Amino acid sequence: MKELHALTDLQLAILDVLWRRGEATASEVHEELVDSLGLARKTVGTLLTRLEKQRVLTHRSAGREFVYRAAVTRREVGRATVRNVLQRLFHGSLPALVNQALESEEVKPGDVQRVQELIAAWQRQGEEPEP
Amino acid sequence: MKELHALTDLQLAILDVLWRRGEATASEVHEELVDSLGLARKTVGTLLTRLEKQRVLTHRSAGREFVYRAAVTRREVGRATVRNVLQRLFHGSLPALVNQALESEEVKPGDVQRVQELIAAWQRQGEEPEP
DNA sequence: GCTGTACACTTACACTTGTAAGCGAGAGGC
DNA sequence: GCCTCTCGCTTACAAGTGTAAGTGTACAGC
Repeated sequence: MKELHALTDLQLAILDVLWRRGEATASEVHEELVDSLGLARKTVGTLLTRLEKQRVLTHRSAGREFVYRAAVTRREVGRATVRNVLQRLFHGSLPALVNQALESEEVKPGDVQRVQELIAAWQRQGEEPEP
Repeated sequence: MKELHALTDLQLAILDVLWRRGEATASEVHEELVDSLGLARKTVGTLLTRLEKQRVLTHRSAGREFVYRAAVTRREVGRATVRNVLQRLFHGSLPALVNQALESEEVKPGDVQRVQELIAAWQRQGEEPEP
């Protein structure tokens, strides 16, 4: 299995389609990506095959089509990726990462609120001694 | 210039040395990486040359050595990377990213505190009208 | 039953990356 | 003044990526 934190943008785009839909044929994936990325149908096929060889996804046959499905979860990839970014770029410092995130994006105010709640929840949960 | 969010682990490791030290010769970079990565001196040289061709770093001559220096800041790379991860993996949702980060690492309690302060500061600053 | 279409499979090709050895030139020691 | 050590520069090569065309095969419509 390829390192989950080293997936390329294109590979992630394909996985994203699969994650959102649960499963999809090559044509469906192509359809979703053609507008934004302008890839040929054949190209999408090649990408799917390669990702399957790397065990990032699987397929089942339905008639003569293949229906693809992600073999890794968004959570797993997210975890590996965040961990990697944290290490490589911020020396493991979560505050540094969050700070960067805050200034990297037009952050919606509601999001900041949500983050605060997350942190609060995490702190409460962390305070409790192990049962 | 190569896309700043698509630097490989190895490339980031080299940049990290340069960021920490300000500038360094090929030998110095090698010295810092050889223990953790076990690369040959020559390999480091190749990497440096390639990164320079991609305008990620520059050098000046000092005697017959080259002294390399990053041409991009940690902040720039961090920004591009975080933005990319946010988009590709979390559909732009900062809370989702933070949540993932919280469960991805053994987060130090002090770090959580710091994050909370950051958020609070960000909120205060956001509230104020432009002076 | 024949034909076109639409699949998956095979092959192609340029570019980047990881990894490093070979070569030629200059600096330092004797 | 010669030898060796150490630089950077050039070359190498396998693997992976982005991009896609060619090929064989099976189903759908006529």
